[in-house]
Amino acid sequence: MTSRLEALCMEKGLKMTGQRRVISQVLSEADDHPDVEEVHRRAVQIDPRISIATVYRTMRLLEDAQVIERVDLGDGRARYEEATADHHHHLIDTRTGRIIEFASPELEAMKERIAHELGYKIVGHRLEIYGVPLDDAGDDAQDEEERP
Amino acid sequence: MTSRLEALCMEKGLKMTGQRRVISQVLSEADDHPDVEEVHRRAVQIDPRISIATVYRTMRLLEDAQVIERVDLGDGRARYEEATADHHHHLIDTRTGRIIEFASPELEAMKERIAHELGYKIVGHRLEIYGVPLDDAGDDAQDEEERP
DNA sequence: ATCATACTGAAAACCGTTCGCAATCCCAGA
DNA sequence: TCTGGGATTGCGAACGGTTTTCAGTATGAT
Ligand SMILES: [Mn+2]
Ligand SMILES: [Mn+2]
Ligand SMILES: [Zn+2]
Ligand SMILES: [Zn+2]
Repeated sequence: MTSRLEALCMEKGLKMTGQRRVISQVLSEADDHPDVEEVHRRAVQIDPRISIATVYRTMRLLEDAQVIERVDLGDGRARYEEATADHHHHLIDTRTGRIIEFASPELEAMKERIAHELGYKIVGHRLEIYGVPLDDAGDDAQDEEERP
Repeated sequence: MTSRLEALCMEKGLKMTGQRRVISQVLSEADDHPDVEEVHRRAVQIDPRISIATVYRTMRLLEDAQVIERVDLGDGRARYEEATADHHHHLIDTRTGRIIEFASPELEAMKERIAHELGYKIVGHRLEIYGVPLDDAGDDAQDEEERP
């Protein structure tokens, strides 16, 4: 079964190897923001003969082909998600690591206006918010159990 | 002559060694966003017996003491600036690497509102804009000379 | 089916950063 | 001022994520 990303890759004229097919499948099925090791872990479950080096190479290939997008969430490694038509940003729950996606046309417009006022045209931008749930925002301990 | 940052360090009760004094001076005099190697380069000019490891250690110390702030501008390394009362963000000129600082209370408020609507209290955030000057925004070649 | 070419796996290199350790320094107290 | 001992330093090794090298393999145009 040819995955969404695999189809995209073929459209772009990329040579389709077995490992690229598997990685495309993994990324098509992912609904989170896996890092390279995680993609490798999932890929190996489908076909054990995929090396981490190939995953790194393929991620870059797909990124350059605009099929996936690199996401920098502040931990040391690169995370990825399928490239979508609609631009969004991430709110990271620092307690759980949960990632919430959001989009804000007003915010985008404001950012555009700011750059323009400074005499610049935007070619890229990055925005992440780190937060804790409002409910238990009072206790700001760094390591604590959930209440029983 | 005791630098601004050196005074701050003493207030915080940090042991003041020769190399910490030099690094504090370098950072006090900097009006840009140097990375660790750059700080080391400048420090060595004042006192050649400062190792890069000590610069790394001292940057972390000063960061933990809230005397300086780490800035992530997207290139692989950590950059630093003196901690100031007024929060700001950076617009990076992708042509020249020039960094323009800006602040926007409206933008901050909007970001706060977004997080709140998602049920979160912000504990940190990151925003950088990458752009090119409006003047020569038309030609988007990656490597080109200034016009003569 | 053939063949040039692009791709792969494994290991080494890379790059920014941190760590382990023995030597040295700083400074509170005498 | 002199000291003792914990903190700090320099050096090199280790680290973690990523890229590269290279010899062998697979791909897809012919
Ligand atoms: Mn996302
Ligand atoms: Mn700044
Ligand atoms: Zn945006
Ligand atoms: Zn802000």
